[in-house]
Order: sequence, then structure tokens, then C-alpha cells
Amino acid sequence: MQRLKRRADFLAARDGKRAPAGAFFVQVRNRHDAAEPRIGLTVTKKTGNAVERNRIRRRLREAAKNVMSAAGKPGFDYVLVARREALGAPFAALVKDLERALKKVHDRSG
RNA sequence: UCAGUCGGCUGGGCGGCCGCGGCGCAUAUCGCGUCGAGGAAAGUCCGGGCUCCACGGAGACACGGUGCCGGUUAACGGCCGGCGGGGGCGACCCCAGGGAAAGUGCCACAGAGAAGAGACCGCUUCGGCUCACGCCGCAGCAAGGGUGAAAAGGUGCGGUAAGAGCGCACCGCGCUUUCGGUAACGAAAGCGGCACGGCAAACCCCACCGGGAGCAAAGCCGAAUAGGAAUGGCAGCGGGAGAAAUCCCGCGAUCCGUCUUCGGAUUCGCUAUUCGGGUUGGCUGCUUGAGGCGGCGCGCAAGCGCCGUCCCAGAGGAAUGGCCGCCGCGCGGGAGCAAUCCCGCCUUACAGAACCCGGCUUACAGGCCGGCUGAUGCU
Repeated sequence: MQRLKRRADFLAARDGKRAPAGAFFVQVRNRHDAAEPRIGLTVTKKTGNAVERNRIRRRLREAAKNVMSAAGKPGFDYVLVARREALGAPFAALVKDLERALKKVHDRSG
């Protein structure tokens, strides 16, 4: 699973479609190419201290890993922006929310 | 046993499946092995290493820091030992602890008086008035009261009209000498009738220390695009001369001299190659170090020396995670006379390496160990 590492990619995704997903929300950008889907994670300092931010990032990454192979489409970048609730939410719920959000985004875009 | 005080340690364990980062091996595409957060990784408050910049030496001035003595260290504002002061029955704890006879300044409020001070209440001889209690006046005084953070040595005895270092003893203080101690300092003796209030976290004086910036330091490699320089090739627009190469005039543009005028230079463009700078990016710096552990020796200790042994995170939108099982701990609830058993808890504090070390400071659920002190009980 490819990760977003450049600021420019994050900025591009910020202008794309977004969908709420419970403890976080998803921003999507269509790169219009055939490469595999990529994900990026945004956890701001407002969310908590370093330990909490790391934990949130890891849980979201793990959830994305479970979901992306099935629900992610080639040529798309997905940025998951965490809210504080992602720290304590059950893992199963994170996975479910992400699946639902991706479905919603792609249905809407056709 | 209770109360207290000081110091140290720990910060869940085992296993399964699926993953992540580094390194090694490899059939180099599947894989295998191995290692992978902390005591504070935190705050970034000190001290260093390292890198770049600046700098001839030395000194002076300014600014900042430190401030009892000795030791320790690469260094420190750290640490260890000691001294002095204060607190506690004690173990022990606390101290921004140089200089106030170098100078300047400040000491609010209260109070009569706040630094060569002062007399509000008060005490007393004498004189006057009054039968008397007492009142008034001149003078002497500062014991007692009162104000204050602080009132110009303290306590006691003598002394006196009342008093006062006025005299004496002890304590304190100052000076001198001797002794002990490396020293800070301590002890003793003698002398002095007491001078020298506090504040230096007011300015200041003295001693010592200090160049600046930081791994986004610094070095290397370097794409596209734009721009710079050099060289080669082709080459502006209009008109004229010529067979042509080419030359002349005008126009535009750029540059130069001083803005204009005027004068000079270029042919400014396109293209190719090369060079230099350089952003995104990549690599190095990047983890072997004042290193960890063990033993021996020296030292009261901080620490030092020798020997052996180990390699123990190196990410970079930043790896150490997700889901389970069993055990353990804690809390809550229930059953039971009890031992114990059952159920529940999003089961664990503070917190995530970012160049590396030495400290300091701050945060921290629960648990463990040891030294010492006081009280009580038993022998």
C-alpha cells in the first residue's frame, strides 16, 4: 500500500470530494492514472499529544490496510483526517466507517 | 507493630495469526534470520562533542553568567565531602551563603524617634501650691509601657534621687595572639565597655568564566522549467549599390558615458554545445560512544584505574502496530461461615527516539527492596 508523503499531494486531495466516516473523514482525489490507490493520514496537533497522535495514525493505517485492497480504486488518493474520537473508537467500527465512506464517494462520483 | 525519614528499583508476562522499519543471507520476484522507544525519549534550563562562520597576539571596556571551602569531571549553574546559619526529641531537612569602615541610594505604614536618632505615656531630686490624694515648674533620666520587620547589645547583681556598661559576672560582639584544620572555619587566652542596624533578588565593588550560529549545522550528486556566461552555425524590418559575396543609409531594441540633447557599441533573434549557480529530490552526516554489563584495586564519597565481555533503534508525512488466547495485577459487583469461586472493566500512570553525550527541572497508576530515627510490646 503506497503512502502519500508530499505536501503537494495532500494539498491536492484537500480540494477533492470529502465524506464523513464517524471518527474521521476522507478526502479523495482522482489522479486519472492506473497506478494503485494511495492513502495519506492527517492527524493535527489539536487532536492530542504525540503518543495519542501516533496511536490514531497506526489504527487508521491498519484499518485502511484491511479495506483498501477491496474498496480502493486505482488512480485515486485517499486522505484520512482524524478526529479525536479515532483514539477510542472500536477497531471494527473504524473499518466499517471507512468502507461505507469509500462506497459513498465512489457511488456519487459514478 | 505503629509513626517518620532517606535512598534505590520496577513501569505487566507468555504464545498464535496478519503486518511495519533497519541490517545480514538468499533461488536477489514469493522468502529466511536477527534487532527495533524512555526513565523521563518530555521541557529545551545549563554544560560539552561535532559542523560552519568570524578571528594575528595580548589587554582594556561593555554585556551576560557564576558566587562559603575542598574535591570530582571533557565541562557545568551538576555531583560528593566538609563549614556556617535556621528548623526538628531524633533520623534528617532547608539556605541566591563573597563584600554594607569604597561610594551612592532606600527603610513604606505605624510611631515621639529609622542611623552619629529620639521622649508620647512614664521615673526622679529640688522648688512652689494643697490638710491630703495630687497638681505645676526647673532640671536629671530612659528602667518599664506603647509603635514597628527592625528602637542603637542581652540576662543578673551592684549602684543611684531615678537611671545609665556607670561598675562587675556570664553570654554576644570587635581586635590581637596561640593552637587545630589544605581551606571554609573552629577552640582557647588576653585586651576593648560596645564602636560596626537592615537591604547587594537596589545601583555598585571584587574574583572567576564566556566569540556567533546550529544537524532545517555541513558536505556531495544533481531532473524539468526559467534565467546567467562562453563558443559555433543561421539570421531583424524598409530602401539603395552589386552578377554575387558583401557594403551603405534609415527604423526598432538593448547596453554604456551623466537625466535630456548628443555620441558610441551591439545585431540583440533562433539554434546547438559547454560552463557556473541552483530549487524539488537523492546520498552522506547517522550512530562505537566521555558506551553498557561483570570482576578486581584505590577513595568516606562523587569518582578514577586495570582486565574481561557485549554491540544494544536509526525513522525521515517519520517504523515498534492490528486482532486474539492464557496468566498476573488493580478496582467494582455477586456467591460462600471461610479458604475460595464467578462476572465485569474499550485492564495499567506519565508519556513516543529525530545528531550524540553529561546534568538539571517537570510529569508519573500500581508495586517491590534496603538503611536509619522515635515510640510501644515481647525475650
